[in-house]
Amino acid sequence: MPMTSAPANMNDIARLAGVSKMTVSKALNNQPGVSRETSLKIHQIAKNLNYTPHHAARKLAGGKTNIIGIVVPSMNSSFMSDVVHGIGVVLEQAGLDLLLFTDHVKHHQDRMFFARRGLVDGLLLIVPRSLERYNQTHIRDSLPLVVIEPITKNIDIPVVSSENYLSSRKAIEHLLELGHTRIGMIGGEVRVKSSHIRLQAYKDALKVAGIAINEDLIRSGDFTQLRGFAATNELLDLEQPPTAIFAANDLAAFGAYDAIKHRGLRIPDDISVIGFDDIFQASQVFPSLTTVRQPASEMGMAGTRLLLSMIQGLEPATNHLELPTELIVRSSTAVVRS
Amino acid sequence: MPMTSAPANMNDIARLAGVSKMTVSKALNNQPGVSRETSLKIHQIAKNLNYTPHHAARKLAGGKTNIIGIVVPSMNSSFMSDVVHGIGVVLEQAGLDLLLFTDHVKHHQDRMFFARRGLVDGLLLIVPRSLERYNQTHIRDSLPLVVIEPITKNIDIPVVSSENYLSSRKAIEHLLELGHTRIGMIGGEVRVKSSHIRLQAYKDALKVAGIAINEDLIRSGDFTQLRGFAATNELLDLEQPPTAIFAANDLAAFGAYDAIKHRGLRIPDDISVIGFDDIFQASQVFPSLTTVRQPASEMGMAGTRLLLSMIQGLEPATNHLELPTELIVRSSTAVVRS
DNA sequence: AACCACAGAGTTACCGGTAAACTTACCGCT
DNA sequence: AGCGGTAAGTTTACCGGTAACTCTGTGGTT
Repeated sequence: MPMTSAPANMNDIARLAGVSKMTVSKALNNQPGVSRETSLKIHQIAKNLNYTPHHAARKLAGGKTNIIGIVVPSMNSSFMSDVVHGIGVVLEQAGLDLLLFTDHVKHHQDRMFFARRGLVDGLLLIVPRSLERYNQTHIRDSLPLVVIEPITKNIDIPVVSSENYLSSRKAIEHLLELGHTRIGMIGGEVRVKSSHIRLQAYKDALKVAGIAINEDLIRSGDFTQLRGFAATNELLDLEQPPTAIFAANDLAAFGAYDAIKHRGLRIPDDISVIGFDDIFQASQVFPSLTTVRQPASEMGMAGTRLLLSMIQGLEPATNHLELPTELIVRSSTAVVRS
Repeated sequence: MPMTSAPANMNDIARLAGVSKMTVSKALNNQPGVSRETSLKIHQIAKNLNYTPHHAARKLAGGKTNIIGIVVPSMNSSFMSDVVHGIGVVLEQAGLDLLLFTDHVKHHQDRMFFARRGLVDGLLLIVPRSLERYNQTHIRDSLPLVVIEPITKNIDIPVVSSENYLSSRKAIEHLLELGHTRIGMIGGEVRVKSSHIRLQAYKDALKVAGIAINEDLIRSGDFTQLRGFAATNELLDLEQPPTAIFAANDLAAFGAYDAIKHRGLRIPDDISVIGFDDIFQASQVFPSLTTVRQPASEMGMAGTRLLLSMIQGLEPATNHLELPTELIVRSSTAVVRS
């Protein structure tokens, strides 16, 4: 119990155990070549000394760090946190640790990326703002990479994404089955590819049902609640307002809630609302939101498995994994009124 | 442009520049002892080679990693992401990088902590679930630590927290000034200390105003929107329902919104609502929420500054820093009706 | 002319691990 | 006896940097 405290290292253990440093290394890593007796003694001493391996040294010596890094653009989306959860599950099974880098420190993106060299065995990029600085051979060669839900798709890095088109069709078809024919649409951010896919699905579904596209019913959005509120007000101000609204994401759907309720209208009695994402709050609001569930957690899991296999030196099985989505019917949609 | 690609290291640069490795090190770190001419050449070569320093090696050699780690329990709270934002601002100024560890992988907490050794220069713990495993001399000695907004307060680690009592009083007093006398309260989670503080402030404010405490108006909560919804319904079902509601957090206030709007009542015309936290969504909902702003971002900044000074070997100036909060009046509160 | 200061550079050693090759000693076989 | 095989350990070298010291030549002093 001295007051000084350089953390114990393998040499300290070796000295106390009366063996070489290498034997300690083997014992603590449960490698063959050490007798059970010696191994036990070493483990005991390590425990007494509060020994903790020095990851920098381990990595430098050519070992794995047993840490994989994930890069998220920011932390305020529920989608992100679900993805991360899925990653955690797989890593835990594999006995690896997780390091999370945020990308939101704008001005030092390059430095931030390069900081990662030597710290992690692989990197998982989640909805990266820009892939250009990763999509270079000298980077891809030095570190296994996997991308989850990229905005653009023309890249050489293995990708995990989710199905957007079919599920958007299903959402609209759900409304059609309930008898709705005037269906409003609140779009997503134009720069994001999935926004266009969801809008296209909306149009196609109506076309197939023999309903003419009414451009007045299509409002631009930007994935925010505020814009969802405004867009819904625009829709409700139409001479023939819609009886149902499909929002390109749940947050915009909440904005629709605000606008609808504010006019004293009821969901779903007067207007049905349907979202996209199934963020946690979707089941918490009143009335609970019918929405398309993106398999965020599963995407994290799949991406992690892919990355782990790459770390082990395997060629990625697929270059693009697209996971299915699912329509979750809750209480915000109902048969069109009379 | 060869197809092989071990990343370049200092030896490669040294060879090409015709100098020693040490000179390269000095040049790239802008240390004295290198002529401007040589330095320029080295920087140029490094750039051509896409050289990136190996953090593990740097740390191992006794340098700083210039990375500080932060530990968050989970990522789904907006409060967290604001704190992290503040941290990022300070680190960017200081030229440091950020590593974010999540704690939500339950079973490997110890391993996860120890993984940090050798990776970061210091650690910022944000609203940690449990501090016991950090609050040990052999850990504190090996790594500078700062805690932001702990649940319990009996620890030896420097703490940054925010003011709860006075601001809660102010929130209630705001309602009193608007003429409200029947004020409902939706509490926070009982295990969290600040919940009790906010409730106590509620009681004290009423007492000072000469209003008797009506236990019917005090509903337990758990910081969720769902419980906020239920609690509000309980309040509205009273014979004498409140004309204003103080929720211990913004999410619960949103639950109150749901319940109030569902009954066809209007905010703030019929009922005023006031929250706590000022999460991002608070300004996005309709009507925008009057709430007590926790200086989440500032807490992150202050904690980071404290940590940086500790990393530089200084004794922490304070052992407990409490930052002020602020009442943000928006559109969800109004003069009591007639 | 001898000496010193100093900038620019090189040398050496080491951080804390790991891989790979190398000793032993002991075993069972032919 | 001699041989190969194997389990238990040790030795050596190295990962990619940095700190601390040493060396060298130049120019200014006295």
